[in-house]
Amino acid sequence: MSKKRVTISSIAHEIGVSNTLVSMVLNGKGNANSINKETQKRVLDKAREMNYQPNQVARGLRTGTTKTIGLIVADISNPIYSRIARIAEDYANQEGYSLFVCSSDEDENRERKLLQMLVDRQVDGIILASTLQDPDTIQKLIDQNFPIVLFDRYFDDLECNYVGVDNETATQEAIHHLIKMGHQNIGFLTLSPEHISSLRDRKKGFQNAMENAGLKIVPNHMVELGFDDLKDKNYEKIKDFVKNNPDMTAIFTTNNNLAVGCMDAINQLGKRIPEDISLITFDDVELFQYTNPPLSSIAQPIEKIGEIAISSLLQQIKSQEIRNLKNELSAKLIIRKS
Amino acid sequence: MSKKRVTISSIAHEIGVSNTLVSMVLNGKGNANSINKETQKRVLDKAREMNYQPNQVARGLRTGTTKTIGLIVADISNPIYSRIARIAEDYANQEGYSLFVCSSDEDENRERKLLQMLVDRQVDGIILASTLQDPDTIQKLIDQNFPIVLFDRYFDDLECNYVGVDNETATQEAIHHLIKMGHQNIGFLTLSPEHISSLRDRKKGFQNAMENAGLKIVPNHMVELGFDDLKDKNYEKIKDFVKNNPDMTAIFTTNNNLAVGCMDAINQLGKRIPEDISLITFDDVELFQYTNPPLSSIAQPIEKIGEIAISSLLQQIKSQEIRNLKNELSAKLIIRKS
DNA sequence: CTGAAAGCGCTAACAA
DNA sequence: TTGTTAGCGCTTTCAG
Repeated sequence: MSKKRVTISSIAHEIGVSNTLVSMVLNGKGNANSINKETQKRVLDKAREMNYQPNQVARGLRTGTTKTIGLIVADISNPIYSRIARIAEDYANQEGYSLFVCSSDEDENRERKLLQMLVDRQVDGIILASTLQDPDTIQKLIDQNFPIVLFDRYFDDLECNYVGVDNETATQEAIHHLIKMGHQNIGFLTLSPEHISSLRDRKKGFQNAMENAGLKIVPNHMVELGFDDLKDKNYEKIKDFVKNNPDMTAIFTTNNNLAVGCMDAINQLGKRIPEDISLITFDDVELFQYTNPPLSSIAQPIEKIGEIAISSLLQQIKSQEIRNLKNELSAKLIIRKS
Repeated sequence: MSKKRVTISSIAHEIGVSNTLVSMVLNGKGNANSINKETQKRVLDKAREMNYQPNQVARGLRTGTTKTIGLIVADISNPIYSRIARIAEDYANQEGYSLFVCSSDEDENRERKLLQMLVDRQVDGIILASTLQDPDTIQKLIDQNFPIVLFDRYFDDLECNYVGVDNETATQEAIHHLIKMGHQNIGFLTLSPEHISSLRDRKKGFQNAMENAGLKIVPNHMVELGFDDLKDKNYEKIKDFVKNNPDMTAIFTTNNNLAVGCMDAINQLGKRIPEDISLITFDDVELFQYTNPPLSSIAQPIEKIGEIAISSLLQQIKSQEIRNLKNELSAKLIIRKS
């Protein structure tokens, strides 16, 4: 940076007033501090002339508020999360906030580091889909009155704003639909860390639905993959799952990545959807309506979730008061051809 | 924030040394400044004990470097961009940098504001897929020696690092493939602002290929939609395009969003891909291999692009020297069933 | 080996 | 109506 940035004091210097005055005027507190209209105009004009742009870092240090927000998700390249990010960004921007976007990669340690990093960067608040087993780190932040809102995943004994979807009911509904269609041997494919609330609730939904229908769950039909098992688009384990359970006539997957893996595996095994195996998945991705066949799925109201997350965070930031609101929205079962 | 953060001076105070000393030790400059091993240990221990975490904002103000990077794309929820973001994030993190992620929404004014915002936030550098017509704003940054790297879209007379793909050749290849398959009436569906280099080059590729094959381009077969025309997944204009040109037997679209719109429109018109109309698109999205039929596409080496973008930026940041490197990678034509 | 002092750019009390 | 002063937390000369 060769050219020096213009600062408040360069303006003050130019027109021979104090930094304070310039600062006040520039922050619209001119009238409140009864500063001469004339002087105000001089300041404003000069600022424009010199193309003054406030240094947000300095301001942040002084005021303790940086107008930044941290967003932590498992993976920003997952469309579900990137859509949330976009919504959050738009809302945040409107209020002058910018977003640090972080991917935890479903790694507890990485998440903890990210959390710390964001705090060190003095973000004003954090939006978080946590992969943590023990929310101790989050608890500490809350104890310090740090604005934070969870989405997608909550913790049972954590008093923290949360927005998400009724995973249990939605899954139950989907399984119910499958049963109504005549399926009895329904596979359930999920991801492992059992402590992730959304995954846990989806599992409950599956179990409930089966139980309610008087159907026995065969253990082999429930499989939990580790997040790592999906790395590099390696779907071998899913293929084994499908191959080893030829009696399954339907599979429910708990997220979009699993659904893709499942489609791939089923295709590779030369089976057909839905003739041989039906497939319904949690999470809807735009392209699911164009797959072969179009995939039935449970769509979360992403826009709504993003909107509530950011607005409840902003509210916390402004009011300094933490509430314990659990926003549970309902998801929508979209039946297509799978 | 009820509990006060522990600062350097609280540590200094606790063990009765100066802030300077603490700062030096904590920054690993203890030995360089020949500070007593003993004292160093005391500082380190106390810092750990008090769980000291440096305030990055204060540091940023003092040093003028914030260890943050800005990423501006058209839309972070576009998988192409979110994948780039993820790569950039991973690399940046490794070096202690965090990412501000911004969507310009293909709006010039918004991009300019974003640029200014990032500068005000004192980011150390910017990665940018610009939607600007006139790169004046970028030029100014470069003049100030501000680290910046463009990707996906370059400007002819702007000395700036850039990484992207050979759009012209790649498109030419794709069109050539179509021609080889017997297509003569090939439609070309693109997005309007002509000044976006990638779009412009893809158009050139199309024109070249047609010309080389001695094929006449019928004007009606080339359509440019505004970015706004794709808002809300409204594909009416694409439908009209397809309907009004029944002689077209193939369509090339210049990005993934257009391809989706095209698939939708063709489906809605009751036509079949590829029997009635073939479809090839620039940009490959994971799910294109599962659509009906699997979509042929031109895949950019996203990982490579992200990697080069971030590493060349980091290099600029470190060396303070701007080069004018145009990294033109080659894209890969993936023929599937469309 | 260690510390004092200055200052990054800004804002908030408090004076005048 | 305006200015002085102090300080956010950190790093960096420079002086002991």
